[in-house]
Amino acid sequence: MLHVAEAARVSVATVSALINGTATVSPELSQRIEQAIRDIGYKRNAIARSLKMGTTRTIGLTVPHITNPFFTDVVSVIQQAFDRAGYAVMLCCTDEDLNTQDDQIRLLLDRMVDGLIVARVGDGAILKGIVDDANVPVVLLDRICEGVDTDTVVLDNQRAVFDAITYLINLGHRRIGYITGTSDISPMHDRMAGYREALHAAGLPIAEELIRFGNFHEIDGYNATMQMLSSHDRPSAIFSANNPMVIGTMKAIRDIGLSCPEDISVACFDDFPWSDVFQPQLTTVAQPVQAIGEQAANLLLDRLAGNRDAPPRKLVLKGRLMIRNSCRPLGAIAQSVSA
Amino acid sequence: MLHVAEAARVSVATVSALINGTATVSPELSQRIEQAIRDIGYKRNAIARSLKMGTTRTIGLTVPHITNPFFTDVVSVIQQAFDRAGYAVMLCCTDEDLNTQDDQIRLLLDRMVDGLIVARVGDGAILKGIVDDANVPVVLLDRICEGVDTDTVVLDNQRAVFDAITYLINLGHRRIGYITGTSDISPMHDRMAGYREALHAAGLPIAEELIRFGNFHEIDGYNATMQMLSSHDRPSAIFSANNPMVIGTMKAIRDIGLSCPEDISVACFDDFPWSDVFQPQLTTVAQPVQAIGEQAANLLLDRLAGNRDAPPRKLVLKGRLMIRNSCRPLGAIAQSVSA
DNA sequence: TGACACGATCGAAACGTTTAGATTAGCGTT
DNA sequence: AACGCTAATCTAAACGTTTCGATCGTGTCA
Repeated sequence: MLHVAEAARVSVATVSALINGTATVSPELSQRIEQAIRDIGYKRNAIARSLKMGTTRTIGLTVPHITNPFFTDVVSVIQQAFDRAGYAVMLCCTDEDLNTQDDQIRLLLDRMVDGLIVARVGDGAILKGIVDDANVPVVLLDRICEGVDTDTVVLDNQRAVFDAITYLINLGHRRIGYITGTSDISPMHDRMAGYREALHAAGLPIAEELIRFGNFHEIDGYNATMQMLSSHDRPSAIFSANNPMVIGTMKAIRDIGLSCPEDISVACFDDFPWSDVFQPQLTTVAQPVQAIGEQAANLLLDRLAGNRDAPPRKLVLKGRLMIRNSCRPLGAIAQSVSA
Repeated sequence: MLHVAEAARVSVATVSALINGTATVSPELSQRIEQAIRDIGYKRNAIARSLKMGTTRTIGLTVPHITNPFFTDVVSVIQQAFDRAGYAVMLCCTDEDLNTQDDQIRLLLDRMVDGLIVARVGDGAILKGIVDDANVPVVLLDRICEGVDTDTVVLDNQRAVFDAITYLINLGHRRIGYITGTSDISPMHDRMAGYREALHAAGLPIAEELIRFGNFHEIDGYNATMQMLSSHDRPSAIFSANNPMVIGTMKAIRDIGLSCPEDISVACFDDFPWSDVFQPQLTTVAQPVQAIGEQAANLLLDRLAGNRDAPPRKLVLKGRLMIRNSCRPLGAIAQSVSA
């Protein structure tokens, strides 16, 4: 900018005024300055600007795994929303690891992001500490966090799983396996509650051996399914609480020589784009990813626009059961259907 | 930092020296300073640091679509690599649009990213201009760019598709439909060349009505497939040059009442995680996403480490044909196989 | 004891902006 | 002709770091 000012024989203040339109500058000077900008190929240094202005027009976004299609979609939506608003997005993947998340958030905060959208991981205590002394707005995504009182957008996980399990029960299933991630994050906790609630509502017993905990990955779903299917009294249906783990479930079913839905019914949380082109077409709980991403972005953009003091807002969205052909009717129901 | 210095009754220079370890500071002062840092909860302002140091330890990454599983995986790998190296990643999606890409890259450059990894879009001329006057290292990913002489990592697309089409030919297919994106980007151009080369090598005619251009999206694959399958002399196999479009192909096959592989064989570019758990299990050309991402990251990290003057490096990786069950043998071959 | 080297610490400039406040010129009023 | 007002422009400080060179004790050696 100094060079531009010199070349145009004006002060840097005038150049700044012209670029930002913060003051009127005469036509002659405007022209001289614009010419100089072109000649020199000047580009404003956003870092210096950020330092002075105290805003970076950049937000931080952390998700556990970008390869999980749910997060892929949400990231995509959020990225687009902030792009439209002229913000850049710094993306971090925490790999479901508490320390990594810690580091990542500090990294983002160091870089003076204007705001943060976090799909948190693990225990909320550390996050609480970070959020409290970061003086930037934070939006929690997908996972609520006890004690952290800030804008949040989540799904009604319990209800969604309740609906899915009830659907299976109505098909005649009585022994329904349930594969979940560690329940230290709210979705897993709430989904499990939905499972228990549905069984309870139908007057069915809860068989603890049919509940398996994994670590969100394909291999965990695989192992859990293998164990369940090897037992003497195997379930007739399996519900997987996330998407990567259901892949493991399908592979286990295949490897053990069974088939879906003939031998075992399968449903899972999170829809994906291929659900209805390949066989079996998985019955899933679809999250409104578009809405989730947009709402999260809107909440943060609203704070960034200056609405700092409004009380924390909690948005709870509804999932949708996508019924396809991976679950088959059992027993009497099956007969009446096929009759 | 000023406050810390005052609280510890030292100069800011000493605080800086301690934090960065750039000079020895006595035990007493160290202790006083550390105490002050804790008391105040001081965090170094990376923006001010960047301004002074001329480096942001942030890189920019642009991809056409993050929801395309190929890019999802590559982004994930790159993100991890830079995370390990202490860099942040700013992610932009260009949506296969030239102007968007233009804006995004300027946005990133404005923010003084230390380097750029670009899976470019459209015509290379504008990109060339941007890259030339950005004085940061740029790595081109997935798509080469005529006239832009910089580090690049791409697939041997022509060879990969040649192998896939040759495989179909060996199965007995003679009329093989080909659905591609616009050929202004190198992968589409090269993959098409592989298609033509394979037919030519087998002495087969090239039927131009079997080559359809789309715009990379599912709907394009759907429309192209519909057109081909409605013709009086429909192909016995279809190859789709990217992943989203093959979904369209599968949907079209379903909607028109045919089935794969019984009525029509399908193969495509880009593998995805579910390929081998659902039916039909798609035969695909798998890109070595891990290697692609790591190599791109390494090329850029090497430049960032100071190796600025080395001549541009071009890495060409090999694809791998993943043969599954979505393509069936035809005619005499089928009979000899079933015999 | 004086000169000197060395280690620890500090002062101040610099990075490239923005902006409050000062200055200047031009012009209409009285 | 002196005055005040407005519009245009400029000067200089500030944002929070890093770092060069200066300063100041302290201990060593001749």
